[in-house]
Amino acid sequence: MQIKVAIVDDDEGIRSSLSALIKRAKDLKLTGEYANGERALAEIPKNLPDVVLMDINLPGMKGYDCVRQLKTAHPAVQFLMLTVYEDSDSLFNSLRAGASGYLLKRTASARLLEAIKDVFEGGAPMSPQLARRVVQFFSQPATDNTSIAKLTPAEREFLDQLSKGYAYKEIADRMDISIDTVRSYVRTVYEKLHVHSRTEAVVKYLRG
Amino acid sequence: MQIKVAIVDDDEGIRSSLSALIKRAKDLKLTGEYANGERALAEIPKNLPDVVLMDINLPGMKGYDCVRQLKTAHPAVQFLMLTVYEDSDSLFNSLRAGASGYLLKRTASARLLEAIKDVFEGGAPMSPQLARRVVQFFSQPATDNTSIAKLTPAEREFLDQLSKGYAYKEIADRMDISIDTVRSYVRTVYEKLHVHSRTEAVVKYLRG
DNA sequence: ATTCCGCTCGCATATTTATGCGATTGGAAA
DNA sequence: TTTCCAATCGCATAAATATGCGAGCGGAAT
Repeated sequence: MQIKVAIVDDDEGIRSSLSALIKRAKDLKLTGEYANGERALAEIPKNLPDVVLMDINLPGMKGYDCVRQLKTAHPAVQFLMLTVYEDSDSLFNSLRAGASGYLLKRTASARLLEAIKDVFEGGAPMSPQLARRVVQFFSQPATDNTSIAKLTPAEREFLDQLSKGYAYKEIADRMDISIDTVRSYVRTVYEKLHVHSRTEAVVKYLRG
Repeated sequence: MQIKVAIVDDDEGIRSSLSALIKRAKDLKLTGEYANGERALAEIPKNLPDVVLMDINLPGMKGYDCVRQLKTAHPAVQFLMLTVYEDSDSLFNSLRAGASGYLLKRTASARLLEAIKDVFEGGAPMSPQLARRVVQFFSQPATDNTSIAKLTPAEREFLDQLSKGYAYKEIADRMDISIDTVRSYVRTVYEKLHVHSRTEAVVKYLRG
């Protein structure tokens, strides 16, 4: 089965080289190419592709705004952003909008074809520099300041379970300890965090 | 120049097959292998590698807790997590701890060698399923937020108080209503959020 | 070797939370 | 105008949580 692909890019040259690339690939099928977001919004619903190659820097609406609207109406369609820019804002705006992949335009043709298959199969292809930026988003600024750092491994594990909403009995089962040991952890953890209720502990844990 | 690699895994078999793989690669050099997080914490600083292959499910401390400590002390070292588990918690805990890549253990050898070079060069290699999970993390506001949006103003105010850790009685005082009205809000809010405990409600509120 | 600490478990009890089944009022929508 | 619903309150009870006062064991540190 062929993967249906659509292209949204205002640059005629890029559009034609992309469409040529897709037409050459026997397991891909081009369903349409659009020069701007407005056209894409109007035309794509009439002939739904599996994957959309979307330029970020379109005249008029931004590529990610176009993605946001299309993705809401057609959640099954996958969006692969193509851009010359490496800036974080475009990246995170696109991800928030529902894009699944993000490649720089200088990506090699072979890699691009691979990426189209990746997104279609549920992956999230991304240029290495951009992937690292996403990963760094999560890494907290090495400040191990909080009182949570003073917890023992078992206590931290317990606190994590607490934050999931499990009852003491369930936590006991999951950690394979008795409910009285759970109660014991409640005491030591609350004391170390200076709290007196589950909610306070969980908030402190989730917020640092 | 060779990339210096260390291995942390409690499974002897996996350790030996990984070390054999690394020894065979001429542009990689094995600097050490450790059976648990505690050993890794003690030994790795004595002979710093460029990249550490870290198992998540270690006896004793979790792999990501080990990463957190080592990364804090040695920010230049890159960590590549290897695990059999695909669960989100391990993934996000690892990323928060400072890991740069995350692969499933069933990853092909060739792909693993490639990934080691990727992290060393500033990339963030990740199994497709996991990459997608990271990407999806960003595109939640459009989906999950709906339940909280359905709350009435008074209910939202109440939920905010709940998340601050106040007891029902305290919330009643602050909102100048009776404790039974508070209980009433508990019911309606829990129903709208589809939860059955304070902790679940608060987590949903803070993460919305 | 002795002390400290992390981990484990038990019993008892006070307080808080969760939930069921109600009611009244005033304002907005039908 | 009748219906709906947010907001308020009440009583009752089961379940969960918070906390006090213990204990034993094994490993690490001094």
